[in-house]
Amino acid sequence: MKRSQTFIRTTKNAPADEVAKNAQLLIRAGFIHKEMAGVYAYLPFGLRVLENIKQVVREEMNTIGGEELLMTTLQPRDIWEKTNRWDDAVVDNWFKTKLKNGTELGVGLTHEEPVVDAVSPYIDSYKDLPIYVYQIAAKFRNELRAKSGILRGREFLMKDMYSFARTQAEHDELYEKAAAAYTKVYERLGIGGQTYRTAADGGYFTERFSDEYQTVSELGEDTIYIDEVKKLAINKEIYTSENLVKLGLKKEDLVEKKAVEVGNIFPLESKYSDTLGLYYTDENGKRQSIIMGCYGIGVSRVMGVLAEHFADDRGLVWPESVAPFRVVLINIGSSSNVMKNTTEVYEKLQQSGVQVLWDDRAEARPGEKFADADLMGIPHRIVTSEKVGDGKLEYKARTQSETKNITLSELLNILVV
RNA sequence: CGGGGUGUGGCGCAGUUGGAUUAGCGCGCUGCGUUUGGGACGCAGAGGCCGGAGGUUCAAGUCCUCUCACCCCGACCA
Repeated sequence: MKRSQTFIRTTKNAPADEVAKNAQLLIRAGFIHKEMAGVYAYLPFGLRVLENIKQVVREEMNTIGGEELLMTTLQPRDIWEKTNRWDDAVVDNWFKTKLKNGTELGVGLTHEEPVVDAVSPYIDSYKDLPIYVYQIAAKFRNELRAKSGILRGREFLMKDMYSFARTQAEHDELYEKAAAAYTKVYERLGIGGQTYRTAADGGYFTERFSDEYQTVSELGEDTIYIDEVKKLAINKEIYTSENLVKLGLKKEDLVEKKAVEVGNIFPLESKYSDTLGLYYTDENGKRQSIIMGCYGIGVSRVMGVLAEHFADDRGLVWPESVAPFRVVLINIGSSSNVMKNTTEVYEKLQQSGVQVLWDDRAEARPGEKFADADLMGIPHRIVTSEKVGDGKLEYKARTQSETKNITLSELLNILVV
């Protein structure tokens, strides 16, 4: 698209009430707008990043057989009372509201109960299982304190998947398949190297561990102990010698790091399915419990983590997989030669399916265009000008400082693999 | 929820200690002109009633009371 077509603008100053780097950069670049504490709107370019992250997650969930659906934000009280999660004394970060007639409703903070409710009519027989269902939707949690920009909001975007298996063995298989998919997601998002599968508390109803995906970061709220060789970690919360033995980890191999939880998966056993009356009939006509698993990725949080991690003193440095545009095209000067050359590149890139932002602003000087391109973190930069000359393009990667002159076909070779 | 801090044009700030000309500055914005390879320059403009309410006073952005919001630390949580 052309820069002149968007309403957004970048700023040199970040708002004073934002301390977190992710929020400062994303606001300066015009990607997000703070509506209130812990609640952010996604502006056009920020939304592109968010959608790209969603797409990566979606593709990996689909690959393992996940079926996407969309649950509701408004929640009926009864199903949550059945599992004893309605009472504020049990779950204290509900947002709740009321119908005109006084009926209490919950505002979705997680979706185990409603998912069970939704799939119940379709699961009767062993032939109906196993399944994975997932959604990518907003979650609402009444946190005492929102912080760290989009890393901890009261409204945030989450991918949550739920698996339904016939046996514990089948569940374990689904669980590990999802774990492998998670590893792929973080690799594709560019944070595979610093994201660790981390053993954590499985919850009060299971003896098993849950697994968190923790990305090493100074902003982290968790402390984890990492075994770099095994690419595994253990959360400080359960860091006991007994657990180390269970996990096959040795104290002397571990390094302590702060980390941000970018995802988690955990076994639900048959707590929700049993409680909500969801069973299946096996080959022998006998009623059996369904073993569930639950798999979350904080999509908007991941965006914040990426913004924190991929940044330098000039701004954001998005990985290719999530960048709002792959190429920013900057024309310097507007002589007919330059405009002709630029238009050709722009059209060719679009025809090739490359997402390109043409900074076509006539009033913006070169330095301003460069600064904006850097701030927005677009991976590839192309400059056209009289100086570069006809038929040539100046290329620079966001991660590098040197430029080189290339031809349009050489550019396409770089971008279209 | 405990502790600390902050609210002044779209953004960043000064002014509040010791109340008093028409509330300033930078960025951004509008117009004209000159510029055009790393956030240009000149001239001329527009835009705030100082988070909100109440009070003290001849006089309040500055003092008092209440209130709302935001940030940081902690506890809690994806």
